[in-house]
Amino acid sequence: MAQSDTVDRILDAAEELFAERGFSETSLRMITSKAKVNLAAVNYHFGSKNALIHAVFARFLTPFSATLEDAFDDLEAKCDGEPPTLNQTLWALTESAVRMPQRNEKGISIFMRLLGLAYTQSQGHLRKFLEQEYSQPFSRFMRLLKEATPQLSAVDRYWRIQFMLGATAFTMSSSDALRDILQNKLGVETTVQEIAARLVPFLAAGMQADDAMLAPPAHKTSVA
Amino acid sequence: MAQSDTVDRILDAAEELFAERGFSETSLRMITSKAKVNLAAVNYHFGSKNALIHAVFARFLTPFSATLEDAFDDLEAKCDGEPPTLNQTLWALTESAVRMPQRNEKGISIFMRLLGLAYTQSQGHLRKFLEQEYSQPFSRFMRLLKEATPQLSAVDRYWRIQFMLGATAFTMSSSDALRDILQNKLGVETTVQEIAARLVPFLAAGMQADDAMLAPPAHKTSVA
DNA sequence: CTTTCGGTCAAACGTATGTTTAAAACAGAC
DNA sequence: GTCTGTTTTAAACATACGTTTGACCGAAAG
Repeated sequence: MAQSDTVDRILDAAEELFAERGFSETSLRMITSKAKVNLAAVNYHFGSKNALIHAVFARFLTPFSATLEDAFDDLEAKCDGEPPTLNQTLWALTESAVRMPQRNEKGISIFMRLLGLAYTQSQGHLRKFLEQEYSQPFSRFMRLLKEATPQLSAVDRYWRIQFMLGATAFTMSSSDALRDILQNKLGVETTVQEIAARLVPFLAAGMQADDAMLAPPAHKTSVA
Repeated sequence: MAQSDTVDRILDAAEELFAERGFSETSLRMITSKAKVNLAAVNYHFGSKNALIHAVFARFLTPFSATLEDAFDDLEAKCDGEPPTLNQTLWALTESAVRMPQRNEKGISIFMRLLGLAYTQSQGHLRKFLEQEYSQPFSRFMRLLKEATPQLSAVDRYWRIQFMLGATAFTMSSSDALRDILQNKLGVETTVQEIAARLVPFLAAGMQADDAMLAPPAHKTSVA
């Protein structure tokens, strides 16, 4: 709300509207009227709506992936050869996210919601863009996860990573709504940091679940 | 693809298209042309696009919630006063889902994907519809979860349920793609049942994660 | 002062959407 | 065969969308 540059005003408005309504459900006219700029400004400055979506992601994902690489560097340096633990790896990720300089108090939850939407809304162009631009920190994270869970078979690890991804993306993509529900039902206020603090141990425990629990309860022979 | 009744053909086409493209991104013209039906048929038989979305959900959610209630009845009868365990409750749910008579082999994953979309795409009308129509089995499931995890605070339980929901909806909703990736990377075939068999222990472990893990690793003062 | 050029603006373009209309086709009852 | 109510059809409707256009503005450069 501070700078009056057209490009930033568009990005701010688009970011917020995308986060609360999704991409297809947000029109350029909503964005430009919220940003108080002319409709044509989006196509003039960005070229197309899809390019605007990419720009919204790039604006926070580029500094974030740099921060994340630094955090991984620190972590690996600290561990000095030993692979970092699962908890350390997950915390490096969430702390990098939380530490990001935010334009406003909603910064983090918008950030998270957008990431969730990126996975969820099947926008082919977005997925391709993200894969091309940010493959490096992603594969590094995957490698750390692998080294932190050597006891898991490749298949087990694969699925459990998907479960983690799902719990995270899903929760974060509706974190605002979920916070509101909790506020109404139990009268509890929650910050994104607190959600993350609850999520990480859940993920870590699931990731390290004992294989003994893998069998379903007996019911093949007789069902009561 | 068997019955030639207009209503069912529309529902089949809509279900499939919604699952793979989302609601806003699927037009009535796509649906009617896939169903080989006149465009006006949707508004004639259902009244509106939103009502069609509701009908798609009702078609599998109504029998499913009946099956689920039966499974819960059996479970509670078997436990005879004692509250069912977390594992039993989760298995009752997944087995009810797997047992559902499906129109085709993709039935379950379409089912899951739609549920994920219902939560994710901010379609207010859908959320309201689902809450009104299927509140009973939902609250019963919640009650069972509560009784199976008495050690959790209400807030902890709330968030962990969201995490479970996310891991499930996300994984199942893209189970086709995930199965293909696994097939290409590791040469492993997987069924939806096997995914469920891996998911349930992950969820149970996360749900019962020790609160001692709740604190982030020490890093304020000195880092080990 | 004139030119130039990046930026803004109102207006229009073409297309796609959900919905409605009114006529036609159909099926069963009398 | 005729009538009656339901279903299907092609066409149109009104609206919204992303994008493009061409005139206009304001300041820096000549």
